[in-house]
Amino acid sequence: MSAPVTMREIAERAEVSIGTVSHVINGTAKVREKLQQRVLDAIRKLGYQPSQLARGLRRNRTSILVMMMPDVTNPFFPAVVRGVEDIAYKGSLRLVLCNTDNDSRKEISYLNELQSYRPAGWLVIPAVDSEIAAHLKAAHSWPPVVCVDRRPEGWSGDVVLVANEAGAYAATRHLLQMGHRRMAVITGPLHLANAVERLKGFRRALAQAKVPIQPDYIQEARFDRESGYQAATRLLRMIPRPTAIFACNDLMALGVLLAARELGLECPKEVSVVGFDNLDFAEFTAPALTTVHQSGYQLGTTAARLLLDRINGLEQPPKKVVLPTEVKIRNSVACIAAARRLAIPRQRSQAAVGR
Amino acid sequence: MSAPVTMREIAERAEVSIGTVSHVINGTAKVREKLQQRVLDAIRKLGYQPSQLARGLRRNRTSILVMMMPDVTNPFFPAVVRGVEDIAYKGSLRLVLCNTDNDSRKEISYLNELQSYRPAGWLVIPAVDSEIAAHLKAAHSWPPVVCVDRRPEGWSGDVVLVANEAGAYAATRHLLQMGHRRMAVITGPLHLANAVERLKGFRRALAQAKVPIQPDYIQEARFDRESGYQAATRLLRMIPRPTAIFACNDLMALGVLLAARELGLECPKEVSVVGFDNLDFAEFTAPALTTVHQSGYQLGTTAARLLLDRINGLEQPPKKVVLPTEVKIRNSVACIAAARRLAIPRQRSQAAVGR
DNA sequence: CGTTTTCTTTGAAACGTTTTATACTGTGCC
DNA sequence: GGCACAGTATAAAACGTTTCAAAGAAAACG
Repeated sequence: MSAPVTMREIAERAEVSIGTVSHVINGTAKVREKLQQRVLDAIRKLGYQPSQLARGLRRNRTSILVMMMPDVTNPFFPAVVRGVEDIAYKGSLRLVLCNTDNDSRKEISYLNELQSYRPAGWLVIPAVDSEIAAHLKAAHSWPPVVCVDRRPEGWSGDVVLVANEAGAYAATRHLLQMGHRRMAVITGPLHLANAVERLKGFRRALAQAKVPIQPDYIQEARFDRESGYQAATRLLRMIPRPTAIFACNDLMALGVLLAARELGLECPKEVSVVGFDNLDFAEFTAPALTTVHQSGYQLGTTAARLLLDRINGLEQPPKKVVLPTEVKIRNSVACIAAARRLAIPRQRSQAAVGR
Repeated sequence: MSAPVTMREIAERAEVSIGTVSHVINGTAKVREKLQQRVLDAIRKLGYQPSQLARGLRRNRTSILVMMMPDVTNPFFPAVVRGVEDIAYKGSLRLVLCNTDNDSRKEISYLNELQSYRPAGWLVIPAVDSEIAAHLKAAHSWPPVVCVDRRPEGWSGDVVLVANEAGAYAATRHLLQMGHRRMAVITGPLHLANAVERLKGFRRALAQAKVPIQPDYIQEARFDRESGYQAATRLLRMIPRPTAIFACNDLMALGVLLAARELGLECPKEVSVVGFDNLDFAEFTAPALTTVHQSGYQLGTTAARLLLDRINGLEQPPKKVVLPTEVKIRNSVACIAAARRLAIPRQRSQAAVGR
């Protein structure tokens, strides 16, 4: 028994036609109890595994689910993958993983090539300048696609996001409540919708509190530690120095912490820091990082569930799901001048925002 | 053009037989320049993508590569995945990712099921009690499999590992050189070959330096932060307290740092810590963690390269590749008593023996 | 007991490739 | 002009399923 056992062999052993075997396996037709048993026995005894290739070819669809993302190595993404895989596994779908490196050409090429495996669906964390929307608009008979974490330019399909604006708003709000007024922000690359949203939240909170913002207190960086470090270094040398920095993700917040340490500034006493993401390490930095929590795992499961629904034929207008964020208060924010604390306009008690 | 374009359409447009199209695509036979051109043009114009399913079915093998691992969420693994994917991509292979959760039954079931996609090869970071060796011994006509990071029970195929024993030895050695004598170790689960190896290295260094080791200074934990924290708490409450703790991975080392902080012990002044892995965060803990570096990315690329070689027909006895490690010295180890420092070779310090 | 009717089962045609054995084209040679 | 001989091109048979129309068998009916 070198070659894998096939349906024909099952049929022979069970003394039944191939079609019947198929029907037993898929429940596509009523089969007499007796034959059914014989087939099942044969399957068990020979250790039969249906060929996904043949089946996929015939039905023009497989049980594969493709997930594309910029880079697994980005510490926020593994949790997303895990969430997806958990749900996919339950739906007996298997995951193909692709790293696009934020290269929209690579993204498109993966899209075309893997489509020829006839996957059941696609889960995409779009590359920065993703052209996926335009590309798919042109294509017919495409399986369901759900975009995750970012909404690509022109995308009108399903999307699962995180409440970026609200999260940033809440974080900034927290800073205000702690008495800060000279606040700087280190944003992500501003051609990324995410980065823009977070900046918006920051601005809205300040505007609402009637706190002016100095233009050079807004520094654009690249969502990585190094650029965060550089931006922070610039910021911390300014006069007057900001009393607080809102870094739009934790990696950059880490950069801020490092820069402060290097410049001999004590956090939070001399400079307060807030991050965004709540990556694992945020709990263990010194000082522990106050940050906006978003759940990668939940992002993954939610997106995967939506995709499964679509695969199973859910017909509804495109959905936009926005997951809530929450400010995790730890030790990187100091309270400034108690007197000021009272000066905040109207208070909104809930830390959890978005929907 | 709703349905995907097929080879037959290319053939028609190029006024050529289907077989010829195939030959042009695969270079499996000489085709007159003129026809060749016509075919290529048709392919381009119609945007043809060969069906991987049909092709796979016919050739009994696809360009898929399956990678199984306990959990992408473990911070050491994403780098491995990335390494694998980079090499696979170059070899135009695509990656299917599975999380086994260290459940050998899940592992086997993935093995059977995904085999029916006729992958070109397998890359496996085995589950703790992996039965993969036994399972594959029974199977015929299986594509190449390379085990990564751990050698499963009974496995005699290719394997790519990291120099665990040597790394641990070097780390311990470093501790000895810094004058430490009362040294504790927090090991991983001792049914894991990795954990055993690291403990061995630790013991060898001590034995060589003729430094005795107190049995309860050896604590077994689960390679995660929480268990590391607990083990450290036990250790740090002992009398006499160890002056240094070698945690067999960084997650546990982090636990040690946390435990120390909680018990009001300053690291490294009152207790030195060494980790293993050199995860990203090791650089940013307070104090920065001295640890044994191993490169997940390199592990991935090396394993993938070996696998590709096998896929391309490399016929050689099973290979065992062991990647080097390196001690990254940072700030979590203090130097003890200068006088002692010279005493390293074979002096046995009474004070260190404890009671 | 023949005829319907209702269930089950089956044969055979797809699905889109690769690959082998065979057919076809010119050439060069006698 | 006939013949062997490359050199190319093609037809057709796989690969292992699903699925549909049609055949068979069993049950119900008159």
